[in-house]
Amino acid sequence: MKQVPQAIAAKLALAAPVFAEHGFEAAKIDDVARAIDVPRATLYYYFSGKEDILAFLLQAMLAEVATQVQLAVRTEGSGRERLRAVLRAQLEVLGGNPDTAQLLVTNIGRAGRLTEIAAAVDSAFHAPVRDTLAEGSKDGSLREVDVERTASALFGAVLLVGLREILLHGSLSPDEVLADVEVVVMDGLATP
Amino acid sequence: MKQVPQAIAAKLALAAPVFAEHGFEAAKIDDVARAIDVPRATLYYYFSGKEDILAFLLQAMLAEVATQVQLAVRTEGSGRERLRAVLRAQLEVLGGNPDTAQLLVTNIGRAGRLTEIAAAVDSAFHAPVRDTLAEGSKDGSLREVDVERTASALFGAVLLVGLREILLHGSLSPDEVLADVEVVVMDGLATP
DNA sequence: TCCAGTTTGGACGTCACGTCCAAACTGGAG
DNA sequence: CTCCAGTTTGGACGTGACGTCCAAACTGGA
Repeated sequence: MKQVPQAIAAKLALAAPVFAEHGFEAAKIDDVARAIDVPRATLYYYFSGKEDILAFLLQAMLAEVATQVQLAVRTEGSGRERLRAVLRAQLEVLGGNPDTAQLLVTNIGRAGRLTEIAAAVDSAFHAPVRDTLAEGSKDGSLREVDVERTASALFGAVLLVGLREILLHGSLSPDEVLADVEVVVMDGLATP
Repeated sequence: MKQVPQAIAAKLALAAPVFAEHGFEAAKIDDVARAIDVPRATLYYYFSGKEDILAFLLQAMLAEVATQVQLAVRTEGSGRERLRAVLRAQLEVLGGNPDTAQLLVTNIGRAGRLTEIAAAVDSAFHAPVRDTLAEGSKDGSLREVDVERTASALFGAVLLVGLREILLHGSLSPDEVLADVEVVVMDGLATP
């Protein structure tokens, strides 16, 4: 697949609202072309179709997640503090692209082979989280847990709470949401 | 929409693997018809199309979730114990229909309007969880929390861990998974 | 026996898709 | 400046799945 020019890549972010409007399948590729002001033929020059565009958006968002999570992981502090920063990073990215986030979550099956997507999410989010969990367990700030499943649980918790906010309010306040998620996954729901 | 006969409803469960095989959009409605041995015309007599079939599968699974969760909520015990039972119920349903679960999660945007789906999930899972959280908070077995967001976080955690198991192993052992999820959401990751 | 509802195969028009092309444009190498 | 490879664009086109329609057969209860 050819390298997508910056000019087009930037405009593609505007495609998310179009898809979101009446659902991904309802949006004809012609609508997208018109909406972002790029001729249909040009889109087909770079993408093999609608799903390929979705895959591109997913890849872009995952890249952003990866970057932000990397930054969070490199923060000073205990494992627990850095884990918190990672969750916050994930919420920031979701909150920064609510339309795209909703589009991707609700159409994830069309953005590529599921196992490949899972692998990409793993390297962007799960892997750093696993590392952080392990480090937190070493420095005594976090419990020893099954890092694989725990990473998935954290991802799911943050993702669905974030999605709920987007659905309800169209936007997302990372700090507000994080506060509530933290109570659950850090302190635990059980009374001491 | 007409009432779908039991004979057809039962066979529709066999449609999930067909959809899953090469993705939902790759499966032609003809393939489904042949696979479950119901003529195409008959399918169109009951459903307006592929997406409508997906919506039916979703509704069926949500009904099962609702039932199992109801049972769990009516268990004897503290709020905390019943919350645990609710999470287990959710995992049981996922584990009992791995193909359908994966199909629905990855194509949720095509199973109907997102707000309506959200409402259905809310009444099947979130609402009982909210109630249980409130009761647990009263009986002292659970912390006081934002029940709305917490319910979403729990749903997300259980769903994504469950999905991960299905992707990795094709099946799901509720008790195993629950054990790890419980450490996170009940005890919390932070060391006391 | 009758009828309303169901079941089925087959034929059909429609529409978006993705392909293809030819012409215009771009920008860097020589 | 000239050339050329790569890019951009509009338009035309064939394809295929969709969903509709129909007419005939079947079902089961009134």
